[in-house]
Amino acid sequence: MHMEFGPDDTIDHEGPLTPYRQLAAIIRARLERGDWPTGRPIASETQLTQEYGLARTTVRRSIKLLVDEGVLFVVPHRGTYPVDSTQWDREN
Amino acid sequence: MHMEFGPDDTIDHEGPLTPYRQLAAIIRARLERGDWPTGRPIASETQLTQEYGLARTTVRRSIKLLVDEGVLFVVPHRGTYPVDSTQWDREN
DNA sequence: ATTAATTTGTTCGTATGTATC
DNA sequence: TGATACATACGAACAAATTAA
Repeated sequence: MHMEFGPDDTIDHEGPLTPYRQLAAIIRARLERGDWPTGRPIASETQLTQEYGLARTTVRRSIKLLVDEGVLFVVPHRGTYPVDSTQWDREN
Repeated sequence: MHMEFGPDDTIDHEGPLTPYRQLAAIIRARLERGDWPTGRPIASETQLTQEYGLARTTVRRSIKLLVDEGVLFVVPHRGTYPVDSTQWDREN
């Protein structure tokens, strides 16, 4: 029997990993899984808030982590988008 | 009837064993007894402090002992957790 | 042009637990 | 023992820009 190692789809509030890091791992996994195609926003902060039962402040911390990693970029009042590694031109 | 030989659940301040070693033995016993499942924090330092009538410093000394033994690991701002011997992957 | 809904930005306050002195 | 700092999480409120009806 082999258990897959990877982020679950629920947050463990008791575990050693902080919730915002867990969510970051989940988002990373969902990006790689192809849940959110390039050029389109990922789920909004509010949606993630509801989906994973977290405070928005916590969700934003996760997003900031991934932005700093270069995985996501945020467009104010528009949405949060996956960084397209194959697209190195972002003038517009 | 058989009485188990092992650490009591109270601290003997007069005996030959130092309190922090007694507490370490107690925690070891409680871990083996299954009081604190893997993935969940054991009692906080404050709780242990109150529960066994010890100073915070003493409790921390016990925990450090068990951390050095590889029995526990401490996650800053989250808690102290039992080491899961069956889980040798802790990158994420 | 107006309005309402959506989305990110910002800032409080409260709580818990550890780190350090 | 006590005091202070730090990291994290939750909740709530409001601002500001965007978008769609």
